[in-house]
Amino acid sequence: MAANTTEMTRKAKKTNGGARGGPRRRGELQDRVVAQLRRGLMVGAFVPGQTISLRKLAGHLGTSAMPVREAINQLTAANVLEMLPNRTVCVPRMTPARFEELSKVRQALEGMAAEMACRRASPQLVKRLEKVNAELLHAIRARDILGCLARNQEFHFTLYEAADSEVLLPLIEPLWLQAGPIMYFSLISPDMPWDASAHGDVLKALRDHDAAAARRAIERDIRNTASYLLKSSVFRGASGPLVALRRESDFDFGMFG
Amino acid sequence: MAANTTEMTRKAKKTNGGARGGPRRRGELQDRVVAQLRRGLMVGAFVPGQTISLRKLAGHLGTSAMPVREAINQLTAANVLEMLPNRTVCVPRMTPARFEELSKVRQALEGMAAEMACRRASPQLVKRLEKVNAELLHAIRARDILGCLARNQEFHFTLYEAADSEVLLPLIEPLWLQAGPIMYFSLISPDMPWDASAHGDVLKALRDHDAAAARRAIERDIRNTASYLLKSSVFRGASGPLVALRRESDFDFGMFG
DNA sequence: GATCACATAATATGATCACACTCACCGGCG
DNA sequence: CGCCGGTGAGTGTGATCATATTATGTGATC
Repeated sequence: MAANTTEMTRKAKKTNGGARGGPRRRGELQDRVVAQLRRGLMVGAFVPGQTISLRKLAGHLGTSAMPVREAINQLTAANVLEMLPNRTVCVPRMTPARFEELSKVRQALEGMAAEMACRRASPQLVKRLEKVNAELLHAIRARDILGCLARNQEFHFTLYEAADSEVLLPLIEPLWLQAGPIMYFSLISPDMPWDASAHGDVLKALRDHDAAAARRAIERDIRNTASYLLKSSVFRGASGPLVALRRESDFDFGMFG
Repeated sequence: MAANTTEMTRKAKKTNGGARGGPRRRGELQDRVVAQLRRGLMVGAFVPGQTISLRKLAGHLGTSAMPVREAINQLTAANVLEMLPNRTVCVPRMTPARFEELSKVRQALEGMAAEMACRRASPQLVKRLEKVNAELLHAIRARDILGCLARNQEFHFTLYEAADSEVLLPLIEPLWLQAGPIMYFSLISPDMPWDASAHGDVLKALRDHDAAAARRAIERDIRNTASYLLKSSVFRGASGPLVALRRESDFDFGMFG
């Protein structure tokens, strides 16, 4: 699927501009690059500490350097990517201390979002969440790592979107992206005791319209997985062996080298 | 080293590049533009709802459109500026509901930062905070609006920086920038009952090494000013009359038109 | 054989250009 | 008089070019 457009860009004159694939909508490329980067971070295509080159990435993505620049700028401003003093960007290394802070902030923010969502909760929302949670449990039983990640994310964010807050959601999303790579690498460990019981508590709180309980359940969910990750070996080993475990072929993200 | 100086000037009009003001450090212009925009937002040079044009701003700032683009992109990614569906950016309008959410989030995050800072607090920190607070009180007595804003910001951020968190600070800063314009316009009201008593409680908690009390004090400080602002007339009137009250000449920010 | 200087390659940054789209103003037609 | 279509300026986006800076590799020197 990765279109190899290197041939076409050779001598496309300078008058062309961007008519390569027909007319574009405004900001399409930039948003597409951001989406690909986000997905790549969530899915473990990037290794913590890895530096990201503008031109190389642009070449892999088949675009000019311009959209990549703006996408990387956005992610850097959101603290998803880090800018070294050399002005080169890299995906941040996660230390235990930082991860613990991240979890505490997530508990506060996502707990607040859960509380607000519970107040606005509709039966349809509960039904959707039950469906997603069932899929999550199925993915856990099937040992489907990516399915777990995707369903878990879907569960949390459909809940948070129900809070309908223009302040909270934009704050929560980057936090997930910061934790994304670590989450992926952690799930590789064969004895991942994913604990989805907190999700059940969330659903119960929503049905009872008990906002405080919803907050506590979300906080417990975050705290559980965080404490497991801190006890696991994710932070002990260097990122070396983890690289080998990437399954690039599953997603068209071999490009991020 | 002196390789191809033979074809130095291709066409006199595009060879200039950026040598206008002599050599620059890397990323200097971009950071400078970001700093100017931040300061402008804090200081009331922008009116909520005002749209921002890339080329105009670049022209006023004396630079190319490039650094302005990246600066605006950063601020947009941090939710400090808003991007309309037309892909034009504007400084967000603040509604009471949004401001209330903002204050609740600020209470949670800044309370957490105060708690962490209290645990790491040193006598030097307390001393510096006392000095800043004294200056703040002086500015209040002198009815120095900008002095109040600057000192208050300095008080809070020297405290939060003491928390030494790479997670919290980047989250807190944009929240202040979001509230920045409203804060400025609110202080214009002649009967601003600025309540710095919470700052005293913060200092006392720091001296007592009582982290929980520090958190409560900061939360109270935010809650107080928020409830006052919500009761004031800032949100009632349209932004029309507020524009006239800008004192552009005080800062070299008449450029932001 | 190790270290340092220098040349080469690669990088991010800034400037400029070309294009598609948006919006406001205006003249015509209903 | 009111709606409608054109037309122009203005906008953000993407591509390309130029430049300074940084990283890297290779050579000579000690």
